[in-house]
Amino acid sequence: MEYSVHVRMNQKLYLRDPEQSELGRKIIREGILLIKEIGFEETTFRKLAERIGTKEASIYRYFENKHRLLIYLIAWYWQWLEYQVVFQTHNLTDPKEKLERLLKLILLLDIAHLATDDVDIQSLHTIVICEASKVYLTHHVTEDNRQQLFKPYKDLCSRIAGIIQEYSPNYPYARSRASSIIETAHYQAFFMQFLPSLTDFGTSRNQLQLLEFLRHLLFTTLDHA
Amino acid sequence: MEYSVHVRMNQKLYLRDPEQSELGRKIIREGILLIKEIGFEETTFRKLAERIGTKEASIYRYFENKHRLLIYLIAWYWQWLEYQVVFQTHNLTDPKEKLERLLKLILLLDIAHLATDDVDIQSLHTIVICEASKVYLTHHVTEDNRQQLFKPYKDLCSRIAGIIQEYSPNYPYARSRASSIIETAHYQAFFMQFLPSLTDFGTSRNQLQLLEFLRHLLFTTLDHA
DNA sequence: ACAGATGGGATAGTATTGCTATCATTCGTA
DNA sequence: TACGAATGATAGCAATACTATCCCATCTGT
Repeated sequence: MEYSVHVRMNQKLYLRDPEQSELGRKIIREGILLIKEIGFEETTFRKLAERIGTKEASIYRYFENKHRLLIYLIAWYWQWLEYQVVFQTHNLTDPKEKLERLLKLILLLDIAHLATDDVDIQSLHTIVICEASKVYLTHHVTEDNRQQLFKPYKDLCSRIAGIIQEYSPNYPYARSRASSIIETAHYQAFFMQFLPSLTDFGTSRNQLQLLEFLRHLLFTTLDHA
Repeated sequence: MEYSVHVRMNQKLYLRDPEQSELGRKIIREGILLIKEIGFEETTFRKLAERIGTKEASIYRYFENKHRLLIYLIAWYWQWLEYQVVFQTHNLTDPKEKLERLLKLILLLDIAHLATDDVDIQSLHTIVICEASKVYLTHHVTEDNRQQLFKPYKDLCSRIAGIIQEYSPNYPYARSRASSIIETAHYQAFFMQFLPSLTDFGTSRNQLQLLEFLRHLLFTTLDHA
């Protein structure tokens, strides 16, 4: 059965809602592909406009600047992921099972069946791994945070922290553990691909070793609170 | 007793060795302060030159571009840190003690007594927390890696992995554990300061809670290999 | 004391980026 | 058919990220 999720985004993330027009959707769709292909720093609205067959100025009508576009894409991903977590765990009673499911979701394993209208989730996941931290590693974090731009990430982490609490009520670092498990998953995936000597995983796409590492990491810490 | 460490840098990290001239040392010293104050993206060689009282073109004689300057600074930090790890653990026999010492070093705790000629270590540590990942999160990681630009980081991680192996010979993920502990320490420190709801630590500079978290994380995983 | 190398100041200039403004055109809906 | 919203087309500007050139001071070895 195929179904697609509509993610409703915070209005501060854009100037004009990109989901409401063909051009907007193209900006998202092609933006993801362009950033994936040439990287965020090399991406410019000029290049994106050419690729789409529109003008720079038109893109500026949707997003203040390319940093805001990145924030939008990453926020979209977190919202999508949180939805998946909720959906895929809500009928599970065993918190351990929930955490197992969660780890696979974070690594985007076994999701071939998940459809989303416009967005290429695999590509977006790649972007999240390579670019997501740039979203908050800026000198205006505090201001962006005040505007709630990171709310989707925080919501996801709270959700995960909740499951952690459920599994191990005495563990005192549920929130740090939640943010850590996501971040660890992502840069270990990055290292595995680009700086493999910083990991214990073959260069091959063996995500299962990474999964095993994360599983051990998560459960040993929670089982000995 | 005060002593200062001279860190010998890989020649590929610069065009002209900044340690060999007054201007070069100023670039490093003031570069650290400028990046700390206004952030890496807002930093330009123009601004740095004005601050130093020199010309943009003169700085370009030392570093190809500001990204290379950042790589240099971060690499310097990793080399300095590895030296400290070696120095502060070489006379310890208990691997557990070594790991304890290591955690404190990573968080830059209890190092008031450490002198370094030119470099403001506290400021550099701040930069490492806020900017270090930008060094490898680029589209030219692979090329930079080929040029050995990340060697200091890799060396440090190997060193740490060695201690981990010593402490827990059966743990199968020493290298991933080494890179993880550093990265986790840093972005948890970042979150603590800027996005505290992603952590379990008060906004206050309570590095000790973070230390406690990392300690638990590290030892429970290694004690149950 | 002199030739040559080296480091750095001064000035200029170029391509690209990031962003804004204006006006015309298209197109769906009232 | 007239409206308003969305987009296209074009222009322009300030800042950034370099590169090039030339000159001058200093230091070095003979």
